Amino acid sequence: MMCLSQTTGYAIQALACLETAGGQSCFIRDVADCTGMPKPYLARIINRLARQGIVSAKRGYRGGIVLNRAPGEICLLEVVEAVEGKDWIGPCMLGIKKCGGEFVCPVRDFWAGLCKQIEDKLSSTTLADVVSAIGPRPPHAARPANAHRREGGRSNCAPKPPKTKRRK
Amino acid sequence: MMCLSQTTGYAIQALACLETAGGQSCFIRDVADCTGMPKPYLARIINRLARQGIVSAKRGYRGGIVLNRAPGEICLLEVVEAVEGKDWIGPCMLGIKKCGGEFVCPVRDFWAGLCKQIEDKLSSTTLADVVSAIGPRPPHAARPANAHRREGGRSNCAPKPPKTKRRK
DNA sequence: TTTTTTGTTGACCCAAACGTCATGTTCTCC
DNA sequence: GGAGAACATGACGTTTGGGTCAACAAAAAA
Repeated sequence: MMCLSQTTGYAIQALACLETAGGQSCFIRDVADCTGMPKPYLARIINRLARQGIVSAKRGYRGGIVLNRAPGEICLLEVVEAVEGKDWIGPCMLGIKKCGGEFVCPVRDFWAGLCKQIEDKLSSTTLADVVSAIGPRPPHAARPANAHRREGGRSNCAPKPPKTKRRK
Repeated sequence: MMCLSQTTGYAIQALACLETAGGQSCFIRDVADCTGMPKPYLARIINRLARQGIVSAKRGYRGGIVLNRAPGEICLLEVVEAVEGKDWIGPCMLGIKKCGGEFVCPVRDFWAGLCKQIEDKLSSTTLADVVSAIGPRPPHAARPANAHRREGGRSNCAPKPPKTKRRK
């Protein structure tokens, strides 16, 4: 299949889910529930994004994942490269390894043009665009920064409140 | 890697190799030698092309592979589809499976435009273009149709003469 | 008819992508 | 400090693309 891997798709969806939380920290568990991806696998993907500095992960009680920058400052190109590696776009569209050496395929220039377009597009598209492309979503209100427990109007991806035994 | 599979690359190179034989039948062995691909694997790929009616294979002594049509009549799109299947181009560039349903990625229209371009290009590019793109090649003369044994100026991919003990 | 030469096909092997599980590590709260 | 809560990670399982091998089937020569 000529497209990016499902893993990249997971990464982008997860980041979009983080964004709908409005800058608040989310749990991997909740992102997985919200998007339907397998949680253990998602954890590994998030981990890759954390190593590349796209998100920050905090362990422990009330830990979670946060976007490191504003959604409008994170372009899809860096997400793709974080997940797929630097050379994620094939040098020859037709899958010919020696293309450019002893063999030159007839669509080489055509492909080079497309690659340019694709990279430009991914550079100019940010996470903010991802969320706005989704369009009107199920009711979701960004939480104020200090709200650690809230009852309604949460993001799909917002963390469930920790099970604190409140003493009365 | 965002490109077609290596198997498709093999198929195209093999067909190009067949074309340089000038409509003559070639052995899988010779195509493999000429292009450097693994022979048993090439045999399977050729077999797929034969089932799709792109080439004809003949078994037995002085058998071999022939293009079913003129190289200018075989477009790359049908080769790609023969090898990769009908849905070789991903519906979502970003690898998001549910894109188009509950989720819509921000490059969906962009990708649709690219797909159109790619399909048009592959429809209008033929095997003849593949060979002419390779450019000036090592000395190669097409053999007349009745020449079953020849000594020099053969195609890289032309069959070696069968080991007949010629009686003098 | 037998032999030789070719393509065909089922079985198997390997590595990478995708996915799961259990355990370890580092947090915060009590 | 102890107990949970959360992410991190090594080990493992599954699927698929790429590749190999050997037995087989067909076709022509001898």
